[in-house]
Amino acid sequence: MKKDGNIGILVADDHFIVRMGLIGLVNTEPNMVIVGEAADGNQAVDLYGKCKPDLVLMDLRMPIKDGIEATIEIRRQDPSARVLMLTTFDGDTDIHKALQAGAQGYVLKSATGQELIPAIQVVAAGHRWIPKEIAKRLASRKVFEELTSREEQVLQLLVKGWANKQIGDQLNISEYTVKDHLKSVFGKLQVVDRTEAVTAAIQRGIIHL
Amino acid sequence: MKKDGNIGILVADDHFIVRMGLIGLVNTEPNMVIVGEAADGNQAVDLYGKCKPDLVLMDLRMPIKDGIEATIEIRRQDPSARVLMLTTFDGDTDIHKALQAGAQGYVLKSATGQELIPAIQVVAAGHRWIPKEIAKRLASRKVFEELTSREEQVLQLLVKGWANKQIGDQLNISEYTVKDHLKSVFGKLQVVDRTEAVTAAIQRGIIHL
DNA sequence: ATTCTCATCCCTCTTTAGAGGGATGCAGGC
DNA sequence: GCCTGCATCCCTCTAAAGAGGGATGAGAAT
Repeated sequence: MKKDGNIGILVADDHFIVRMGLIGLVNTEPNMVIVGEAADGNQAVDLYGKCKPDLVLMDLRMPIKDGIEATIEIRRQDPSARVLMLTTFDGDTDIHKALQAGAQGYVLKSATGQELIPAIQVVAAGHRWIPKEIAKRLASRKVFEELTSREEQVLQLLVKGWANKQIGDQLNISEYTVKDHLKSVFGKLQVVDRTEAVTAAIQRGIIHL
Repeated sequence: MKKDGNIGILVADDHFIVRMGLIGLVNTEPNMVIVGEAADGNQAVDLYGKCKPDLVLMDLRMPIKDGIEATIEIRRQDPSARVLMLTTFDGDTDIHKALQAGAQGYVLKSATGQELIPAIQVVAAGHRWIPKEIAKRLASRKVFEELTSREEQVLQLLVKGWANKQIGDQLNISEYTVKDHLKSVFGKLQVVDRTEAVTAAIQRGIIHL
């Protein structure tokens, strides 16, 4: 919190309209002030150093550098940095990664002002803020096991419609190994075949199109 | 245009923050005024009748009733209604459908104020507004042939990971027919197999997850 | 030291997918 | 009337996919 008692906020979102909305909302609050505006993750990291905000309102999906990476970099520079992640909610993987990256809060873009203002205040005060609906998903998340990096690589090529043989050639592993990875992917995503795996991976935010 | 010369605008978007942003933007313009706010397609149709706006700023994807359907209904009630469609741009199918539904303009949510204000003025004046980047896609769109309704139905079940036999049972057609439809789907989407078809269909906005 | 996970490779077997034919009926356009 | 597009069904054949085994080495955890 700044000396004047105001909460200085850095807004990072690639959509001009969303930045406008956030700025408009924040300006209705007497003790909050926008200290910077970033349109991508790189700008967010740069501006964080310059503006020294009390809180970053960070969009998860941004061009060049996404909210996760930007959060990791900002918190490497300033471990006390407070980040409130903002997203349209696409999958549970994103939420998990955001919190691991060091975000203290998570708010959906569908949130109203009545939900957003308290979230900002709570996170700026140094506490956590996770909406009940998201906390529930996070709790039930353990049933969806995490994919290994190799499995994710295979999945990434799978959504391109590549055959197991091609995927194997690309990763320098045999077709058998690709099949093995897919077997465990199907199990972890609880799907029956590659087609459903693509849908599931996109829905859960494991794969970004 | 209203007697006072102002452009009365109805904003329809399910995200509170986006509505805030649009309202904030419109309020910076002296001759524009917000006459209504809708959070879904049904509200948009209702409010259109009540507010009689000069222009509707309509989000394409909304719960309950999407922007396409809402546009069709509004223009059935008032064929002179002017709709400027707003979207995050997911695929070319959406653009095409929006224009067919009767929208006079199409703007991306990534647009800045400098792009949005002229778009509003031009559409409110009764002209069309299609950004160059979108016009280009529209022009090159002819290479992607449209799917028949049957092909879309098959695709819809395909993304669920269903086998051809299951899809056939569901639609009361034989597995052979399903394969036939898929053959033409692959050809139209220019993909080689069902896995890539799922990705392509989602990317082009043919399928909504 | 032993257990565990990950990544790797291999084999067999059954089912499915996809390509490439041919064929019918029906609706709409010219 | 004829042609074209759509939807339907059928057959064959080859190449994948996926299930279900077994096996090894590396590295981390206990």
